[in-house]
Amino acid sequence: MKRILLVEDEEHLHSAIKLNLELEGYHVISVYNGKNALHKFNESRFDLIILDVMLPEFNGFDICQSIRLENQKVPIMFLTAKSSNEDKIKGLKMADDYLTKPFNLNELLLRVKNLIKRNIDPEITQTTHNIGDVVVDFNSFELKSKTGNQIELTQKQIKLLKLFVEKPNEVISRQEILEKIWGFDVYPSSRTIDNFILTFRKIFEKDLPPSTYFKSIRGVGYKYTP
Amino acid sequence: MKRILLVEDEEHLHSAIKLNLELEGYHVISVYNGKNALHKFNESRFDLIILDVMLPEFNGFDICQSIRLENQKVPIMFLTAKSSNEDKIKGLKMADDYLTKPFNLNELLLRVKNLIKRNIDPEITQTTHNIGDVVVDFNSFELKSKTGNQIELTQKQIKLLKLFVEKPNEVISRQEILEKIWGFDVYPSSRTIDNFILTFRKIFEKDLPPSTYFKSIRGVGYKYTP
DNA sequence: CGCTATTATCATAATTTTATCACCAAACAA
DNA sequence: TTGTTTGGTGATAAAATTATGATAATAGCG
Repeated sequence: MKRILLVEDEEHLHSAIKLNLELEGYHVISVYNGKNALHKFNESRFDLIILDVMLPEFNGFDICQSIRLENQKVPIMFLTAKSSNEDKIKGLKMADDYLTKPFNLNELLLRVKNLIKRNIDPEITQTTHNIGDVVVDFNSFELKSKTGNQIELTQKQIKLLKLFVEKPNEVISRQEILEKIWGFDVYPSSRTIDNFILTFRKIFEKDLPPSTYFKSIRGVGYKYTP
Repeated sequence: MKRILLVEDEEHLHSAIKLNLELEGYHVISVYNGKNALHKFNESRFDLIILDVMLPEFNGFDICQSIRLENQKVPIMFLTAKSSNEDKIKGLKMADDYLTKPFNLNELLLRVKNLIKRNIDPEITQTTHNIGDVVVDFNSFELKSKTGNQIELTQKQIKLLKLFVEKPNEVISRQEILEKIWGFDVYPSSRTIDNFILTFRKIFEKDLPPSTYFKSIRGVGYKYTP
């Protein structure tokens, strides 16, 4: 049975969607805010995630990004009240489908069906990235340098690195880092981030001028410049 | 070796079934949609066809009908998410067996065995893999070392080992291990996995530095490095 | 040019996760 | 039935990660 994670805070709509999906034979796991969405996502596997963009506290895009750091494949569908083109494009970039409220329930069901079916192709994603002459392999959590050196990264290191690599030349705030890597509830002190950056610099900027790849933006966060 | 055509579009399920069937000594030919199923069927002979009813494009019933036009004998087993009585009747009419998801993997294996009426195939295929100087034979569940020692592995051990061997240098999460080896519903405690790894290490890393082949990735899972 | 707020760096503590072992229970075999 | 094997659990030790706090360095600002 296909498992769908439904993240929608509006009760009426939520129950309507849920009912319809269940009638189609899906197993629906209900969640009403972003925080719980991430919890559920981490503890279980899903065939599809339906995500309302306008959620209390954290918006759907953030949730989506956080999910994508761990899993590139699971199909995600956005629901939204707004239909601004900007949002639509942003949404479609991150997700696999996008529906604007109010929508026809049959359309939703059809799209769900398609999305779940589409997930069949076991595509091989590009899982490496070069920083200087170091190759980062996000699959094996390994770094390989030209000199043959090989280092293993930890889970948090890999996640953080992925976050930067996915948004080159873009300032990522400390707040965002904490939310995306550490989750939306329990943060460590902001000093912790420094330590991670420190590690990255030691690895990637060994014989280079400081802050070549990881530039600190005072009062905001960091920026990765390939 | 008995040949099974597996037509299932959901990747997770597909690989789980495939792994288990292969460990039982079957040769599994993978197909993810109806079109390719028919192609494969036409160009080769099979001892069993496992067919998901809900496929993209053409549904399982259609495929089945098409196959039956050519071959009345080959056993066909349906997998389905829906369990409506109507479908069940329709399915059982056309096929030789019918399983409703989620099902127990052991049940699947048993039914497959019955359908094929397997007379143990004496033909030993080249399904071995070397780890250090130990030869793993996935067919006979046996390990042979240079020194002539010979150990038998259990089913779970072989399954897990195969999972690792199939994805070398890739971090496999505990979650994934549990799903693939223990099934999708009933998990044992996470400590159980440790024990299996422990066994592997005792066998394969006897006179080597620890974690040579089986490396733990803290907070995630394990990685096999040949 | 000092003052302040922020970041860099390091050592160390705290926490979480894994390794290992002993033992139990269910399945299996005799 | 009884003994044996396999797989699973829980306790504790060990290890690794990551968080913290202290201090030094630096940037920005008036």
